[in-house]
Amino acid sequence: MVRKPEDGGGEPRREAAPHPRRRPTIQDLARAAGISPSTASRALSGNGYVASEVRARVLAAAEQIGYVPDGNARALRNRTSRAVGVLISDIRNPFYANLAAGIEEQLRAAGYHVIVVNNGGQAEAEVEGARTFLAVRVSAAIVTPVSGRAVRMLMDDGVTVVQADRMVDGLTSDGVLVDNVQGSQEITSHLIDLGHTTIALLIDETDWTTGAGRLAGYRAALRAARLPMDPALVVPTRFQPDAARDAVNALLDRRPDVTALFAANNMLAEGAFQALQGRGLRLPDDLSLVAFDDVPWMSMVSPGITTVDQHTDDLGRTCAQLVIDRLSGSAPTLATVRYIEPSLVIRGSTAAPHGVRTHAAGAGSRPVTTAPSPG
Amino acid sequence: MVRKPEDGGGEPRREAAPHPRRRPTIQDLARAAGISPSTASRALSGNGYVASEVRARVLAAAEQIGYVPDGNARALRNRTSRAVGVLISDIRNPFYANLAAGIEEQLRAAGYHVIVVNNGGQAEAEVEGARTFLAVRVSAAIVTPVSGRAVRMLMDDGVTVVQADRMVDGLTSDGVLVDNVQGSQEITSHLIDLGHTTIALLIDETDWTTGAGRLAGYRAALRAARLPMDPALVVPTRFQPDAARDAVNALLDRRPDVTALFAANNMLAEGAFQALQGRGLRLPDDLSLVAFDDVPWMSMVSPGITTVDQHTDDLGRTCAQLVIDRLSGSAPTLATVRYIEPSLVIRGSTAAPHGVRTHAAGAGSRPVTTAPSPG
DNA sequence: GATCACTGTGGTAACGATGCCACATCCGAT
DNA sequence: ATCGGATGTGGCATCGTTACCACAGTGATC
Repeated sequence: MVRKPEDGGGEPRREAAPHPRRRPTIQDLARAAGISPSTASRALSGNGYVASEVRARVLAAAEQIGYVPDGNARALRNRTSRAVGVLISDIRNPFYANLAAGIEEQLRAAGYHVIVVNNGGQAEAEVEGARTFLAVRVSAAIVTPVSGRAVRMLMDDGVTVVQADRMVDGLTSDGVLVDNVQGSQEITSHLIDLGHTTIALLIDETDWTTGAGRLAGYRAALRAARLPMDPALVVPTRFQPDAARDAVNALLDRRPDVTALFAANNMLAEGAFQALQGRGLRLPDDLSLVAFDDVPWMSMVSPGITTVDQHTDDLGRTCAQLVIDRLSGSAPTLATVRYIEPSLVIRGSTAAPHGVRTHAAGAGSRPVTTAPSPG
Repeated sequence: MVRKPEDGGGEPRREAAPHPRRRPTIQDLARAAGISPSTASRALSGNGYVASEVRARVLAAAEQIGYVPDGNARALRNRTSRAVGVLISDIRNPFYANLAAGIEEQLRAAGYHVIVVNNGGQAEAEVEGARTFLAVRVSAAIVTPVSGRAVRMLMDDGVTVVQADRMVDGLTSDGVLVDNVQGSQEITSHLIDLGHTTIALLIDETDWTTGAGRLAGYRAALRAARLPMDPALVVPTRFQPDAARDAVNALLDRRPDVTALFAANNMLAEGAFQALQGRGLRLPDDLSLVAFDDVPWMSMVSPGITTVDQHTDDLGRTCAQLVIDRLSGSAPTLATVRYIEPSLVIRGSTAAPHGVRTHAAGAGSRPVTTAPSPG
C-alpha cells in the first residue's frame, strides 16, 4: 500500500503541533543573516544595491531556515500577484482540458500559477469567476468567453485579458483563435474532392466566432466547387451529444440523399457517431463523417474519424505566452490576435460516396496528416 | 463574429485609462456609507454588533461603488485564504480531468477557488507545486500523491491535506480512495463467470495503493474460483499506451492461450486496444478485454469495453467535501478515509471464450450496469 | 580640501482588512 | 442616583513585504 522507494519516512515525525510552527518571515531571515529586512528584500529580489557577499549569505540563510516569501503580503504590497485566472467552460471536455493543460504548463514554467474556474457555459458563473479573479488580484486572465460581461469586468479593472478560442465583439483584448474558416473549408473540400455533393453540416451555434467561422468555411468550400448551398443541409442542434444524435436521425430520415456529414465540434461528432452506429450505417461506405476538433475517441474507433486538429495544446501555450509577454511589457501595445493554423487529419471515415469515383485533385495546398487506424 | 444577444455593448466604453481607476477599498466604502472602516468590516462579515439600518446602508453602498474585498489583504491578515490547491498528475487524462472538475464545482459552490498544478507525475514538479501552495497560503490541498514529499511539506506547515485516489504510507491525512480490490475482483469474477481461466493482467505499478489493490483484487478473484495464479500472466508495463501496446503484443506472441485481458487503467487499456486492433483480433470472439477506469472512448468503440467505473466525479466531490468539513471544523478530529464503491459496466467486449459455455452464475451481489453499445 | 558620484545599508510608511479594546449610549434594576 | 448589562461605534495595531528616502562610507575629480 506504499510507494516504497519514495515515501522517505526516514526522518522523525513532528508531533501534531496544536499551533503549527510560525512560518519564517523576512524579519526572521534578516535576523538569521545579520542584516535588515530591507537588505534581505533587495538581496532576494535583485532590486537595488546589495554586496554580493551579503546576497550569498541571505540566500544561504533563506535555504537554511526554509524561508518562503508570503505571496499574499507581496500581492498586497505590489497590488498584483503571480496568479493568472483561467476561465473555461467545461474541463471534462478534452478540448478545454488540453487548453488548460497547455496554459498551465507554460505559465508554471514562467513562475505563475493558475486559478481555474469552470463556468459550465453559464454567463452567471462566468461573472462570478471574474469577480473571484478580481478579488485575488490576478495579474491576468485567460478566458473562453461566454457573454462578454466577464471580460469587460476584468478589462475595466485593468486586468490583462487574453480571449481564447473565440472573441467577443467590441472588446479589444488580446486573443488567440483557431483559423476556423480555413480548417472548415479544408475538410469540406476534402469531402468534395472525394466526390461528395450533398454534405450536411451539424452545428450548434453561429453567433460566436467559432461557429460562424466553421459555417463560413463550409460555405466557401461549396462555393469554390460551384456546388449549390442548400440551407436544409445546415442542421441546427443544441450542444449536447444527445441532441446532436436526434438531429442527425431526423436529418437522415428526411434526407436519405446525404452522403457526408460534417460535425462542427467534438460533442456534436459524438452524437452523430452514435446516430450512425444506431442506424447500422457503415463508415465510410454508407456515409462519410468528419469533425472539427480532434479528440481521443476519434482515433480509437474503427474506422478512425477524419478531423480538423485544432492543436489545442498550442492554443493554450500561445495564450499563456501572450500573457507572459504582456506582463513583462515586451508585447506590442496594441491588442494582438494570433491565429493557430489547424490541420487536416485524414482517417478511415471518409471515402468516395457509394458508386462515385474520386476526383484526381489532391486535398489542397495545406499540410495534411494521414493517420492510420489504431494498431 | 459576435455573440449577438449577450455582448451588451450598450454602455459607452471607458477610455483606456493609463492608470486604471483605483479599486475601492473598505475605507472608500466606509466613507460612502458615512461610518468607520471597522463598522463596515463588521457589517460585511457579520462578526460583532452593527445596527441593522447601518448594515443595510453599507451593503447598498458596497453594491453601488462596486466594492470587492481584497483577497490578499484578507489572507495576509487572517493568515489563511479561500484558495485550495489541487495537485494532480495529468489533466489531459480524463480521469484527472473529471477529478478536478468534481473538486472545482464542489469547492466553488462553497466559496473557495482552486489553484491547479499539473505535476506530470514528476516528484520534483510536485514539490514545486507544494511550495507554490505554501507561498499563497492555501487553506487546504487535494493531492494525488507521487512521492509523499509534497504531502509531508504541506502537512508540516499545518495545511489541511486530502489525498485523492491513492495514499502515501505513513502520513495520516484524510483521503478518498476507490475500492480497488473490490472493483478489480468484481471485473475479474465477471470474466471467470463467463468461463475464462487464462486471464492476463496488464499493470504498470504495484507500489501505490491503486496498483496494489487492483492486483490484489485480481488475485482474490482467481483464488475464490480456485483457479491457478500464473505469475507470467501478470504483465508489467510502463504507464504509456505505446508501452502497453508492445507489452500486449509480446504477451500474445508468448501466450496464445490467453482468452481475456484486464488492463489496470485507462492508459494501458488504450494501448491494449490498439494492439488487439493491430493484430486483427475481434472482440469479444477472439479475446475478451476489460479495463479499470471508464473513460469516454470505451463507450464509443464497437463493441464497447467492459469496465470498472470509478465514479471519478464523486471522488472529486467527496475530496472537496472533506476539505470543506475540515475547514469548517465539522469533520472528526481523526484522519478520515472514505471509500468510493466502483461499479461494473458490462459492454460488448466480454463474452465466453471461444467454444466455452457461460456459467449459470451471475456477476455477483453488487450493482451492475449493463450498457449497450452507442446508438 | 571640498565636491561629487557611486555603492551599500537601514528606517519607515504604506498596501487593505480585521479584531481587540476603549468608549459611548440607553435601558432596566438596584 | 448609581450601577451593570446590552448594544453599537471608532481607533489602532497588526499581518509580511517592498519602495522610497536618508545616510554613511569610499574613491575620484576639480
